[in-house]
Amino acid sequence: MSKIVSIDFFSSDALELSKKLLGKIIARKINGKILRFRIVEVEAYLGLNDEACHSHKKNRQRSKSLPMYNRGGFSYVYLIYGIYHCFNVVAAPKGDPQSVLIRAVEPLDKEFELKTNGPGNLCKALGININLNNVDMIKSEEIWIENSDTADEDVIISSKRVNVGNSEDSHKFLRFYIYSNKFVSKIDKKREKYFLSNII
DNA sequence: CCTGCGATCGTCT
DNA sequence: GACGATCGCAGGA
Repeated sequence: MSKIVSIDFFSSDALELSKKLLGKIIARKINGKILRFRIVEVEAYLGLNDEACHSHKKNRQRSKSLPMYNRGGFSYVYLIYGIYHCFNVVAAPKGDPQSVLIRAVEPLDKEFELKTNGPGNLCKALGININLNNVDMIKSEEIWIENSDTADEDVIISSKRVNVGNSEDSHKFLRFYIYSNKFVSKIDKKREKYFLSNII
C-alpha cells in the first residue's frame, strides 16, 4: 500500500476521479493507529455548472464550499442536517470547484465494527468532522489516500445521485459503486445501470 | 432577529 | 414510504 502523493492523480475532473477512487484506500489515523478502508461507493459533483453541487453558480452556500476551490487532493467536509458530516475528495486544478463524495467504504481491519455504509455513517465511524475540512491529503498525517496492493476486478454500477433534488442535473448517472459489495449504502435494482467491469 | 433548509439515518407504518 | 432529530448559514425584514 502506497500513499498517493501525485497532484496529477487528483487533478482529474470529478467524473474521472470518482472512477479512479473506487477500489482505492482511505488511510486514517485514529488514536495513534492507522486504519484502512476500501472505497466502494462515490458520487461526482461537477462544479459551477452542476445544479446539484454546492459550488454551483446559483447556489447560496459560498463560504461552505470554499474548500472545493483548492486544487485536487484537499478534503471538503461539511455538517449536514445538523447531525452528520459528509466527506469529499476535492478534484480538478485550483479554482475549479469539483469534488467526489465518498458514500461508503469497506473496513480492511477485521476488528473494525462500526457501520461504514453511507456518507454520514462512515464519517462517524472514521472520526471525520469539521476539523478535517480543508486539509491537504497529499501532506496530511491524519487522513490520506493509498493505492491498493491487490488488483481488484470489480463490476461497477452507475446510478443517479442520492437526495440531490429534482434539477436537470439530478438525473445524471454520477453515482458509482462496486456491484454486490455489502457496504454500498443502498441499491435500486430497477434503475441501476451496468457501467464497466474489470477495473484495476 | 427570524425563518427555511440540507450530498442523512434509524425507526415506524 | 414518511418522518423527526438538530444546527450553521443565507436571505429577508
